[in-house]
Amino acid sequence: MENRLKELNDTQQEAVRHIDGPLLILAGAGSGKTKTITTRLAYLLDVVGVPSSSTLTLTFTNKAAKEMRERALSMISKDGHPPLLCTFHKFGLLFLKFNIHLLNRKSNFVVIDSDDKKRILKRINPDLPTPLVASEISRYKNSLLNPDEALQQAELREYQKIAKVYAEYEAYLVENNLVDFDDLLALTYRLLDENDDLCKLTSDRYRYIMIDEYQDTNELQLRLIKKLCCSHSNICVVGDDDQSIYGWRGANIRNIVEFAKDFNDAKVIKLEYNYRSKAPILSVANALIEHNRTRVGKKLLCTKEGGEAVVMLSGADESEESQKIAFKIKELIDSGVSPSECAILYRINALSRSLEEGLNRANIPYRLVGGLRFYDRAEIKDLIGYLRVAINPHDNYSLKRIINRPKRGIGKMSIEKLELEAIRSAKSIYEYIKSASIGELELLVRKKNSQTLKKFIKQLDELQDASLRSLYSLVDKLDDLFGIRASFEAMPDGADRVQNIDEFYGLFRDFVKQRPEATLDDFLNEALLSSAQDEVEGQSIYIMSIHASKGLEFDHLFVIGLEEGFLPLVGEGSDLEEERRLGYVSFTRAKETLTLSHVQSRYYKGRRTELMKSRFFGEAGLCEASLKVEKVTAFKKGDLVRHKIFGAGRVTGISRAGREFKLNINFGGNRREILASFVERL
DNA sequence: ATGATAACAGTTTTT
DNA sequence: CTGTTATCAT
Repeated sequence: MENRLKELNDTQQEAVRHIDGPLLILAGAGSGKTKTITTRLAYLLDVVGVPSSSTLTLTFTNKAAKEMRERALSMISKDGHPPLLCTFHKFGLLFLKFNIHLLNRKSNFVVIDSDDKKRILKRINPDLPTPLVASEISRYKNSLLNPDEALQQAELREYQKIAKVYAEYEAYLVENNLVDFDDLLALTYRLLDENDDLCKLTSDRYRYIMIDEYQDTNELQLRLIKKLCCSHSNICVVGDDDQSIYGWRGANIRNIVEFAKDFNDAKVIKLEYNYRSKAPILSVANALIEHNRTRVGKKLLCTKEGGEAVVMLSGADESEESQKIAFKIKELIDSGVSPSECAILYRINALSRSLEEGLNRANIPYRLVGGLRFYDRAEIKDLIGYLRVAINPHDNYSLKRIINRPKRGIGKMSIEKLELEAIRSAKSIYEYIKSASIGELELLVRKKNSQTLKKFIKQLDELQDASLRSLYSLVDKLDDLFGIRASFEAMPDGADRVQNIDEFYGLFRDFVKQRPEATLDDFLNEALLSSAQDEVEGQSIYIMSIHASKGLEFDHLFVIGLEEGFLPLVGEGSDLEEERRLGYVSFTRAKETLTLSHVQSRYYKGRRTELMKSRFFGEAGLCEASLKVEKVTAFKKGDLVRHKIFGAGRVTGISRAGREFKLNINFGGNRREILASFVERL
């Protein structure tokens, strides 16, 4: 352990040795953050002698939790109970399993995902836009507003409607013993807030708390953390204000910037030595982020002198851009660079298409990171639905999902009727079908369907039996009984789905083998809360969004689409400082070389749009800070342009506004001054 | 009950 | 230009 400490620099060691009282570790990109906090955890356990059961370390992703666990455990000598190191949501889940009875709810609740949530919301009110309703409800829960409070707060009629849907949604969840992702934290907070004894007990239990990626926490998480350390103040948080890129989903950069205000006598340690990138990359990243005002303020200090200058690549359009990049990557690979050390990043996923075409043309294998996650795929959710029903046949929600999958001819109408009838007789749907006679069923659904339903229930019973006997062969039984795999095999484009199903079966068997003591419920909860990010090494380069790249590093990095409107991305709710942080996060992924590209025009949403080079080039010191004449050429007097709100108009004048351009536009007699980035040329 | 066409929207994403 | 969902015939 002492040897491990010596591997750290002075500030990192200082962070490890700070034991009691609030500590903020501001860890710049590539500054050895994970190494520092995993060493700190190991130090707490091994040197200070804190019992592992007294520590709690929270992360945002399973991947981070896994990595930290492995690294911390490799450092400590003694074996015993491993420390609790998990995601916020997993912690919430565990906590609720033990304590939700205090809210008069049963501990066998089912966690629903955001798709389930939307389906429920649409059923409650199909006329409102479900994505908006879903995100508003999420906002309410994360601001700890109950439906009544949300209603009071709502001024617009539309929002009053949403608050009412919220109330019905909550009632539905309680009625069906469901819990959504936000509840895992919100209900945990509520329990701690309403039960002082429980709060004290919990805080006493976890005397040393660490939080990873603190810049991504939201209001609710902050309040939860405060509850968790109500009986002590041994709270160590790690993060980087300059890498806060989740503001749009509620993360509040204020939490990290004002940490010292929230926790008295907080110590702040800045890790500023960067061990990742060559000097030119750091100076570009530093120069860019200095333009932000809301930040604690720190600089990345160089430990790797030398290195090639950051390259700016220009192209006429997206196909030239991808062609040029493909060419450069080919050169790198030919010179012996491993493809997996190359990555291309973009601000929005829509830009991946042209890139993929270019890479395919150049025969460069690539791996697209992100996209639809494994457990979000329809076929996998079907399987999960079956397993849930095997655990609890009264789970109406899951039963409804699988009752017609694969297709058995049970349609929406039949399901609705069955549910209604079940409610009328105070039974679950399963119970109702089981107890009803064929004659009764035939009154509701067609003759053929009543037979189908009876058979279906019988099969479910068999499945449940099998689940009680042996978990290992459960998936075989599942497939034998319901022919799920075969149903996808019969579909013309079902090959991928069959592959996914096989993978799921494999994962399930592995899980049972590795954890023979675990229950089916354990498996399902783990599946739902995991993102199944397969870490692959190999002969492919990586392409992904900037968000998806956080925490990763590559020898040779390309960032495309550095144009006004794409990076920075403008639109309602956009925040230039967050865009700048996105630039910063993307640049700091690079170890050896960094190439930034922009194009003069790009196809997007079926339109070709003229684009100006991103202001970030100037801010990063990569070209003249003042805008040159060539940049104006995107617009000239007399151009026809379109604005999102005002529609089509004609440019009558051009003027400067700081680093931006202002256009005088005549929208059919209505003259306005508008920033050039808010219009597009027709 | 299910398949075909029309209308529509269209950052970033984890749990 | 895409992919997704609502609606309409069959």
